[in-house]
Parts: sequence; structure tokens; C-alpha cells
Amino acid sequence: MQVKSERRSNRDRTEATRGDLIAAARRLFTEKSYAETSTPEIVAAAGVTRGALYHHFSDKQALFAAVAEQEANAVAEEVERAAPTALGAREALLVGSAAYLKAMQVPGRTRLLLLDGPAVLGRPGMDAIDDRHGNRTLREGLALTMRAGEMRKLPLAALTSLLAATFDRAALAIDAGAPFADQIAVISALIDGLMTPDQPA
Amino acid sequence: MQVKSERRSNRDRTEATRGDLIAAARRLFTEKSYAETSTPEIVAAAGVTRGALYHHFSDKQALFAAVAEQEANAVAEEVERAAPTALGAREALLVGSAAYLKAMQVPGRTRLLLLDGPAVLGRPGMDAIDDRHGNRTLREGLALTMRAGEMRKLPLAALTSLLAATFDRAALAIDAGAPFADQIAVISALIDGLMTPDQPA
DNA sequence: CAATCAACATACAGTCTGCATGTAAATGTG
DNA sequence: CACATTTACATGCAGACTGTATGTTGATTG
Repeated sequence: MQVKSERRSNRDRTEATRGDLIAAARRLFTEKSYAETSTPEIVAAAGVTRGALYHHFSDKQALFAAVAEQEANAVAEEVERAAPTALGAREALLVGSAAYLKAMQVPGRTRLLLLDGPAVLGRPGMDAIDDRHGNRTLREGLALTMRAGEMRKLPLAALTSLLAATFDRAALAIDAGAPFADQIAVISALIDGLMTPDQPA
Repeated sequence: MQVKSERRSNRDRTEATRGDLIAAARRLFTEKSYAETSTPEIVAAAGVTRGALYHHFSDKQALFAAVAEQEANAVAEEVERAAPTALGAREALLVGSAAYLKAMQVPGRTRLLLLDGPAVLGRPGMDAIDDRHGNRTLREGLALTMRAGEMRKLPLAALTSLLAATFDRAALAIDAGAPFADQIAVISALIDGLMTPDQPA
């Protein structure tokens, strides 16, 4: 293992620099906000110059998009890790919700994904990111539950996004000091209200 | 009626200038976004100089806060106007929801209040504004409904904010082209799920 | 009516973003 | 393996923007 950069392929260099930039930006975007973080700051933290940033990303927004995508992916992975495979639809939803709220408690994550994200990339932009990660699982889960007759039949896209919206707002509320249990209680009630009452034979 | 500014009291001047600035800012913030609107643009549209802006508002954010407050108030008034006084709790909620979604269709309003607002002022900041206007009515309505036994008892603050979150996301979805009916269908289902089934004597 | 204060206008300093240009190393080619 | 080309940056620059400090004029007050 050679410590110094003896001879690096271009692919390696790109990968390393891009990674450093995204990592540095992630740190600053979560510590402060998108608007309060300048590109000089980011490149200083990453140990490169602004030239490198603008070589790899078209602009500051594009770098932010890369960070957001990575964070959304991290959240989705944490949630899927917490949700055991075969579980009742209702239970899976509740476990997943709780896991999501937990995952969003990483400092700065709510601001990055729930405040700055929509403002910087637009709702459609953030939806596109979410659909590539967490929302997909949610939508598929809901579709399955509805087809199984365990849940009221409703427009899938709308149901997915509105449920996701409640999860998001709950995460922000917890961030602001609201009790975790209260948010879970309301989310549980909302989900229960959607389930079709099992008619005992 | 004298057309020219013959002799204006300071209070009148302040009121007029502040109003002009807020109106101009509102137009630009709704046409473009907060970030894409510069203070030189705003003051040009308002017919004053940046000196006037920074005399009346501590910074660009403060001007934005004033605009947001005014817009939130406008939305709340439209909703209250649409909601006839005495109506069943469930019906009042549904009518209010629809009115809210309608009111939010004014071009640029969703971005101003639902995207830029939280990002610029923070969630707590926007909550403070909302609580002074629309959310208050919602919360009081929910409290009443719950006390009347028509709705499941749940933590009031959490329920209010999570329901408001679904309304907000629905407004954004409609803005993005989603069918109004789909959003209403899901909102109706969510509300219905919260109502206690009336036990017929 | 003098003194003060409020409501601006003007000028300036510092910072930021995006781009254009320069350079050295890596890569492709005959 | 020499040479042309492309890649991965670094550096410098232009334009714009924010916030503040300072100046000026008209209203307000004792």
C-alpha cells in the first residue's frame, strides 16, 4: 500500500474528488443550510479548488442534488433494514414509519431533505429522488395491501405522497421538540383508519 | 383629491412604502422564487431604492416574512369564507380542505408558502405564521370534534400539524398536475378513518 | 422656530457564483 | 513508444448581490 498518490487513474481521481466534495458538502449542508454554505467553504473543506467543483458539477444545485440523493438513499436503507420481510401490512407500515422517523433524526437531515431539498430542487425534483428510494417501497407496500383487500382502495400515487407527507412533517415536528410518541400515535390512527375492518367469520 | 404628494404624514409615507414593497415582493416571489428574486429587482418594481427597503425591513428575510404572513392570511380568509358556520364536523373538515386546496392554486402560492417559506424561515417560523392564521381554526375545529366524541382522541398538536401536512402536500401535488379528485379522495378517507363510527341507538 | 427625528437616497465593502483560460497528467492512436 | 487529444483540475476574472454606513430632506416636537 503506497501512502502517497503515486499513480492514479483518472477514474480513481474523479471518484475520490467527487466523493470528497459530496462528503464535505454534506457536512456543511447539514451543519448549516444550503443558502448559508458557500462553494469556497465546501472546496476548502474538501481540500480542492472551486475549479474541481465546477468541473464535476454543473453548479451548486447539482452538488446539492448529489448530496440529497445520497442522504435519501441512506434513509431508505436504514428503513428497509429495520423492516423485517414478512409482516402484516399494518405492522409493516407502523414499523417502517417509526424507522423512518428514527432515521430522520440524524442532525441536519430534516432540513436537508425536507426543507432545503424541496426549495432548491422543487417538489418534482425531490419527488424524483424520493421515488428512486424510500417512496418506491412505500408505494409498492400500499399497492399490495390494497390489492389484498386489507386497505381501502384509493388512488395509489396520491395516497403514497400524502402518507409520506405526514411522515415528513412528523420528522420535522420531532426535530422541533415534539414528543415522538404523539407523532406515532397520530400516524397509527391515520393508518388504522385506512385499514378495512376485518370481518370475523 | 390631490394627485401629487402634497403633504404626507410620516405614518402615511411609511404605510404606503411598506405596502408597495410588500406588494412588489409578493409579485416577484410568486412569479419566480425567493432565491431568484433580488432586492434591486424588488425596489425597482416598488419604485423606491434599497435604502427604503433596509429602512423598513431588517433584511431580505424579514420582507419575505411579511409577504408570507400576508399570503397565509389571505388563504385563511378564503377558507373561512368558504366554510359555512354550523356544519357537521366531518363535512366542515372536508369543505375546508377543498377550499384550502382551491385557495392554494393561486399561481406561485404553493412555492411561496410551502417551499420557500419553510426553507427561508424554518419550520418553526412557518408554524408560527400558520398558527396565527389557518392552523388555529383547524386545531380548534379538531379539538371541538374530539371533545364531542365524534373523532378519535389524539394528541391535538400532532394531529393538527400532520393533517395540515397532508393538505399542503396535496396542494403541491395538484400544482404539479395531479388530479384534484384523487387528493380529495385520499383526504376524505383519512378524515373518515379518524371519525368514530356513529353507533346507532 | 429651533432641534430632533424619521424616511428615505447614495455610496461602498465584502462576498459569492459561474465562466474562461491555463496546465499537467492520463489516455488513446498509429 | 512518440504524439495528439482529452481529462482533471487550478487560477483569475466579470458581474451581481447583500448589508451597512453616511448623507439629505421633510416631518415632528418642545
